[in-house]
Amino acid sequence: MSGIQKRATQQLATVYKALQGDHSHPSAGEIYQRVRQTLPRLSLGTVYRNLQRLVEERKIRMLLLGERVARYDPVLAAHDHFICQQCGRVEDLLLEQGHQVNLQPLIERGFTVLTHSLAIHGLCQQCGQVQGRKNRTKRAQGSSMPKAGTAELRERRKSMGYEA
Amino acid sequence: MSGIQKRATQQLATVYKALQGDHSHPSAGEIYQRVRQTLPRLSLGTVYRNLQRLVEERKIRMLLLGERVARYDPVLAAHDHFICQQCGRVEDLLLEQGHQVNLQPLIERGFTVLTHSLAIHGLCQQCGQVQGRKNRTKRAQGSSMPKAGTAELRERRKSMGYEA
DNA sequence: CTAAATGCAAACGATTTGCAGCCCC
DNA sequence: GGGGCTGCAAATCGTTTGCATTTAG
Repeated sequence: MSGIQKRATQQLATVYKALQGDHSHPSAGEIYQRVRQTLPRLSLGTVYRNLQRLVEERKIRMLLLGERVARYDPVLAAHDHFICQQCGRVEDLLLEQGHQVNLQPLIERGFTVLTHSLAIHGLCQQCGQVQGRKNRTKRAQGSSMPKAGTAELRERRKSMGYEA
Repeated sequence: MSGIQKRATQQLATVYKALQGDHSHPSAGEIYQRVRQTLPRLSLGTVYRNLQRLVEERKIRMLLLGERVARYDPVLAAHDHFICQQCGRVEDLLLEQGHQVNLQPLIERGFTVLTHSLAIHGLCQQCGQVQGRKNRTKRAQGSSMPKAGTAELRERRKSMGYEA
């Protein structure tokens, strides 16, 4: 009748602790490198298994912010994220004043809303400045017009918007 | 001086056409299966390369909605998405009435905002009904308490919230 | 003691890339 | 006819999994 026994291992506790107070939204690999300094024999697979377990137990959250990698966040309170496309940094956003997502109409249409995530992509303060300097001297890259071709090819180019 | 020549190939046009008017948000693999019926010799790599190119040319959009796979969307106008955790279906949302994301404070703080995506996860109308029926008869899975242990282990269990 | 959790390495799925040949311009 | 694009296959990357062994309870 009773469910399976959950055990508190050294590895689990260390992974959990590594995330506490960390606002850098590390990936599994980054957490692995960090925890390895305390437990050199720890394996990456175990890090993944423990992260998964902590997520299931609602002790941490997994973030998928339009990147390939999953990031992990010890902050359980609702908040959004800004992802810098240049340096990859992820910053917490507390946009409570602006983005009240009105989910009522959705719910009334019969949807069950469990979670929602808002990811804002762009350039952070530092990267934005650098990028701005570059753009000031950047040139547009023109591409020459083709010589035409068979009716079929012309048609294809037209359908792609490459020809009028 | 002029940039590299862009060519309109049969493969590119077919991939593009396959997405037109499609609101199912297919993945690269799904597009591959579809286009294969017209061009049996087409390779998956080419599908990826052409999708990438179409995204760069702003002819389609790539969606990363908190899943592992990228989805592709021919709709360029701003809109959000609902992802059903049960059946995986992705539906377009036009929440214009509710979710004015106020990006002004961010911009004033020096961030450069390029894009933002709002993904709402839950159960669609159909899956929500089925799930609801199941939940009505579901039981909570209790897990028995352990027998205690050394001071160190007790401490570890306490830090994980498994013990008082 | 016994079953859950680990370490290790192999397997996985989505995506990318190197290269020889093909075909658009 | 030259270079961009293709098909093919091998490589990459993050993540998962199978299995023998260790360890928590």
